[in-house]
Amino acid sequence: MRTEGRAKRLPRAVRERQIMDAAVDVFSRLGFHAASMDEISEVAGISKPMLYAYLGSKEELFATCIRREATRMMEAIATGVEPDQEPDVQLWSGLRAFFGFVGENRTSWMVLHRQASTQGGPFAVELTDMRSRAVSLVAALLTQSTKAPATKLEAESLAAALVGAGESLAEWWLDHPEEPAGVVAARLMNLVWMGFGDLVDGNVWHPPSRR
Amino acid sequence: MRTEGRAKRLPRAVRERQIMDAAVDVFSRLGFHAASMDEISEVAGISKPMLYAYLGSKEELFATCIRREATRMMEAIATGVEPDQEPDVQLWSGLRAFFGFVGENRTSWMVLHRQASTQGGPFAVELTDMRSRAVSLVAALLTQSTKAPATKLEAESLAAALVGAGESLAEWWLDHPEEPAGVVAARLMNLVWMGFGDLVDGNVWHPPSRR
DNA sequence: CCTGATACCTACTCGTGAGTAAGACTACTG
DNA sequence: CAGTAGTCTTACTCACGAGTAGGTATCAGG
Repeated sequence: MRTEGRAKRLPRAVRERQIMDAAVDVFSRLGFHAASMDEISEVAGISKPMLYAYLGSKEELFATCIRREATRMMEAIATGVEPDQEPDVQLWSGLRAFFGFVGENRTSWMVLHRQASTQGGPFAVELTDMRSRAVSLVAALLTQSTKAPATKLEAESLAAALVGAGESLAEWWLDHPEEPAGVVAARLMNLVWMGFGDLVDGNVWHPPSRR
Repeated sequence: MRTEGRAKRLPRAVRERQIMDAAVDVFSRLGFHAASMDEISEVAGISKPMLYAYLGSKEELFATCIRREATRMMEAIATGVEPDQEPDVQLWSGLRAFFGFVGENRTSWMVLHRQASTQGGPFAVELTDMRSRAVSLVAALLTQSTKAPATKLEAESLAAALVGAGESLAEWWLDHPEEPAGVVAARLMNLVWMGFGDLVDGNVWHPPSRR
């Protein structure tokens, strides 16, 4: 497609955004190692030295992508959750927000989770950081429940399990895009709140207001 | 370490095993792209042309690794699960077997799950295949329960969610190796069988016989 | 002790991709 | 219409890794 000769002159801030978008796209499709700076620059519509001038090395660029997308996601969840509600309602709104974000930002989720979790070193750190923020959120929700699990450590583990289940269900969802976000969220909600023991007896959890 | 000049002469079958072990090790540590055939040959204690003579190209080698490890794991689970028992006991034994395998084969699990799931194309196929076998197993377990979830599709989804939770909890476990396998398994068992709704009320699930 | 055959090696080719040098175009500012 | 700051390019260097050519050591049977 290399049809254009010289790119339109644009202010740095705008170019940086374009480059970041292109980088997220390419990293999510090919993975960190298989992605090349040449391809990213081509997708971004500029030449390679611009990449290095603005965003530094390949590793720096990737880390920057991860941080940006992680922040976007945590903000989406934070604004979606409804505090001062019953624990189950809080959990429900959080799950809705999470799956809503993933559904509308599949590429972001890929580069954020699928790629970052497999590249060791500095990248995993960013991910771990975001995950632990999410875990603390859920753990707080659990300990706040009246008859909470005995130890604080126990709550943390359960929260980690739930967050892990969410991550992994989102991962699974990538391969089954036909399901709507609400359905996936409700499924996980039922699983973790009611448990199979209740579900096989026909006891299901319902959101407070049917839409 | 290149101290040895020429390797001890060994029959082909033995060398192939050594090479496979080395490949799983290196792939799990570095990932598919970052792993080099040079390093694999060095770890295996032979020279590069032997790799190509015995196991073909890098892609073939990787695919062979995945297939071997997936088979090993499914066999471990199949022999661990106790059929003709109550659903919860069956699930419990399956979880024990699964986490037992992962705990004793961390590198296998890494190359199998973490690496294969991120390299597109032929590799993901092997993984998907193994996962769907696991899902069918759990789905059968659920539909066999007396008052099972309404539709067959519903059971499949829940099974997928559970398998996903297991995968992801195992993933999480890689970063928290201090926890014993039984504890991790029990935690997931409680989460998915009782649900948070019961757990916050103090209702927990107990294995049939305390050891 | 010759003769395959099989295990094994050193030493290359060759493509690809990260990162850079050196300069050209545009636009504002005096 | 300089001069200078910021945008953007072509055209390299250089390292690393996949895959191979061509040869050497060791064993098994005659």
